[in-house]
Amino acid sequence: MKIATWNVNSLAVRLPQVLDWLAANPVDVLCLQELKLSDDKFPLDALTAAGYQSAVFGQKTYNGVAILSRAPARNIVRNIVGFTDEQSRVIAATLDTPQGELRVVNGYFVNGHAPGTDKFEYKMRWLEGLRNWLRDELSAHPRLVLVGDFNITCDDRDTYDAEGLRETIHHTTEERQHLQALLALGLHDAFRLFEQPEKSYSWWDYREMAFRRNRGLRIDYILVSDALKPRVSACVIDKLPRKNERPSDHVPVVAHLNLL
DNA sequence: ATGACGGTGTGGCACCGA
Repeated sequence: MKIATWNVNSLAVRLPQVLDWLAANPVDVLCLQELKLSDDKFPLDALTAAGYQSAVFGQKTYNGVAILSRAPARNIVRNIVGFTDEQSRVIAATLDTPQGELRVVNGYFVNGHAPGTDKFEYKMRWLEGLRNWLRDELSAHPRLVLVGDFNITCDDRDTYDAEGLRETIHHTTEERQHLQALLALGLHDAFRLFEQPEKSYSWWDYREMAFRRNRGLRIDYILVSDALKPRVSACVIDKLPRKNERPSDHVPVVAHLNLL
């Protein structure tokens, strides 16, 4: 089975691109972030017609996440249990696939603006809340994936300018320690389980021709639990949608799982 | 040093993202 994550930066604008991408890439699960629309505006019918069920946690203007899946979803949880949040950033669901259960946690991690700001403090508290909840989720669901827009570069390979951007947002030691603490719960970056091209990124600024110059960051991840790690056969970043007219600034990441 | 681009909501610009 194939699972993908994509920050679409407004599903209202990007729906045609999502439908085109699904037609060309018929994945079993697609996790979306930054829907930027309320639940009543979610394009349920178009995605149903494309063959996908939708578990949605929308929000007007900002944030918003959804899990699209061919298999039915149950035990849907919205936001982090034990962490009060005004913003719609997390949705989790158990999928009953033909190859058994899969717990999917989809997150739009806090941006954080800059170290020393209130937004950065919120990011740190949010990451701690996520970790505390995920510890329980992993105990209850050994076959778990945590995917989404993490808004953190894992290490210096994940940025176009490691020296120039050192200790700036998405590159700070504090953010990276939080990501390492998540991994220490028993999660693995599917992308790094395989040899990958150098300078592989999942996001490029809209400005300064950043995509053409490949000045990007890898901040969108698929993390798999210990139990799933030996079941991952590939993980790739699909840069093609960044060449579309009116593209999202992020592109999809896809992992192949050989479930039993 | 700053802003650059794009989306949203409001209203002719501000805020936010990464």
